[in-house]
Amino acid sequence: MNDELSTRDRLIQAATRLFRQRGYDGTGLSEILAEAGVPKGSLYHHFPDGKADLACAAADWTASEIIRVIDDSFRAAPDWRHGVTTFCYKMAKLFDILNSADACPIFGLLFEGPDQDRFRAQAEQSFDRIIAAAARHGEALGLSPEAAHDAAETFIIGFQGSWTLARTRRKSDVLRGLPARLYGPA
Amino acid sequence: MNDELSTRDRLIQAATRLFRQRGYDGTGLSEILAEAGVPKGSLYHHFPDGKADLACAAADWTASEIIRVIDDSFRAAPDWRHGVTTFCYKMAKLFDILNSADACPIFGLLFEGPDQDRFRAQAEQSFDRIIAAAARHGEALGLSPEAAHDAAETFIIGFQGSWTLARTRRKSDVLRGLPARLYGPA
DNA sequence: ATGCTACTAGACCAATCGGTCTAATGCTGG
DNA sequence: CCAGCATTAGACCGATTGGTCTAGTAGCAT
Repeated sequence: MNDELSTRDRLIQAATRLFRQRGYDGTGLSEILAEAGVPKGSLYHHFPDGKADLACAAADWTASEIIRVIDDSFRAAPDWRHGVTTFCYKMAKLFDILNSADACPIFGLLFEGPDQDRFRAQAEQSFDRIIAAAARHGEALGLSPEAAHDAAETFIIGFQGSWTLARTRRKSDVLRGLPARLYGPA
Repeated sequence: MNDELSTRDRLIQAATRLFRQRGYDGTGLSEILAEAGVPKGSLYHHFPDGKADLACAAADWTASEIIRVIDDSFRAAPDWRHGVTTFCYKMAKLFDILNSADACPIFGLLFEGPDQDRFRAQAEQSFDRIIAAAARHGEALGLSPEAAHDAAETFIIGFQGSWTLARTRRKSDVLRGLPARLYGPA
């Protein structure tokens, strides 16, 4: 499917997709290998610590993707609410493309796994990178640094909860309704 | 530890605790059995479909516990915000008792697992039961049915996101700060 | 006591798990 | 052409997985 990607990238993307669908422990190494079309030896060459290494790489890659969507959403936004709303709509579209059953791309793959603290630290870092990216746009739109950080944190919290509810109900509306929930009717 | 509990209840509670810590796929049947002090035969007697049955029972039990906390929190509350705030403080305390690493008691154990749709349906039902319980208190405090349902949904969404952030940071403050985040400074 | 049901007990199973290891195969600079 | 490194390839490993099955025990009704 993605012949031009490097072996390493094919592994990361296959792992990301499968972890999101079935979780860390629910995904077998053999599934990842099959989906990526890569033999076992290559995995341990690129990721010496095996599955755990791969999961951290996948989490990092995912965070970067999310930040890209955030930046896209705020590029032409006249104010905070517009940026946030665009982001919600983009993510709702993604939600519908994935079959509405996957975990939140942001945090779905970040927990679980035997090496608790490594994953927790990875999650914290990814979380903070995402919040910082959103806060930066808040500042650019005139908010004070503290207000921007707070707004970003509140929004990401709401987004995380909304994705969960959207998933149980299989309805992306919950995501699109988040701005109204947080900031009142448009 | 809990000698007076029935075999069935000991299984449910051991499973709840372990699923919350390590997730569904991350928890082995043998761990649950050891923690509950129950042989394998008993499990399949009480839960013919095995692990999946047990997980659904655990989810159901957890939802009931959460509703109990909600009812407690609103018992003496003069208004919505007070009830919600009490709930957040109670849950923050629980968060500190668990070693701040567990998944949200409400939704941590509801996803993942091979039988996707069964678990999803179970999650949806639990989610709605919890929201309905909160909404009932909103109505009792004078909100219209629609307003109460909406307030409850918004709050649970925020709570779910807050627990996730609290977990990555290992700081229960995030939970206690939720009312201010949603409704402004006290 | 007897027969019946509810439950406990754990040996046993095939399948799969994550991980290691050796051999072969490019690919590169000399 | 060859030496040497990076990478691929997959056979193989012990451990553990969820699940089945048979045997035994406890408690109750008759």
